[in-house]
Amino acid sequence: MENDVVAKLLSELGHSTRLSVFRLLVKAGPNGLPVGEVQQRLAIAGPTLSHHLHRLIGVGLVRQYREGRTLYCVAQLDPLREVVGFLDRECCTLS
Amino acid sequence: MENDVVAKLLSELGHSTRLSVFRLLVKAGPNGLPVGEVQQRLAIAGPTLSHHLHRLIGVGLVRQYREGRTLYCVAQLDPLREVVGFLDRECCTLS
DNA sequence: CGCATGTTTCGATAATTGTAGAAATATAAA
DNA sequence: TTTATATTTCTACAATTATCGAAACATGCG
Repeated sequence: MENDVVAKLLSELGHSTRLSVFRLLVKAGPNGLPVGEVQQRLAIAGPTLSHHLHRLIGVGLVRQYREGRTLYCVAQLDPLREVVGFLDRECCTLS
Repeated sequence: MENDVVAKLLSELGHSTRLSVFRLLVKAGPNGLPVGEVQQRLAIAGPTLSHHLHRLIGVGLVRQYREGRTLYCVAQLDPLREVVGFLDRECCTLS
């Protein structure tokens, strides 16, 4: 794993609103949640949520799918699993 | 663990220079490295490194001790271990 | 079509962050 | 005590980020 890639993912997840969004989506399971429901549950303004969602999407932590007018968001675990594994291996034991 | 505490640590580690510094210190082991050596190895300007070191210190990821004129930096693993454990438990399996 | 709902883009603003030169501080050595 | 070395603080500036109202876009319904 590239240092910069790891840093980038950590910085995207390292924002309290984005971390809350991601955790909510993890809890929501494989179907995810509509944007509007995330917005309501976390009490964030629409444009603000949209901004954060796109940053999470940008590093592959979230995917979206549409059903009618409703856009669902689903947490993607693989990128975070890789980073957590990396940190565990490289940063959790002093050499 | 508080959401905000986790987010804060992730954001501090989520910067490529700081991540490099931390990884270097992890590799350096329990004695750590002098600030000057970190600076040289990563080719960073003094004030810039000092800034980043203090941010790492601020979230408990680094500690320093002095020996004569030389200030050593040592990686502190516990906070990261906690966060990695948290992420592993809360964010690596869809409910 | 015209309207309602869900979400995004635009645009502006405030706040935070990263960077590094110059000057200051700390410690030790000559 | 002068000088050298190690590091930080001060300061300023550029860049990025977070926020959200208003307007626009997307989709489906009557």
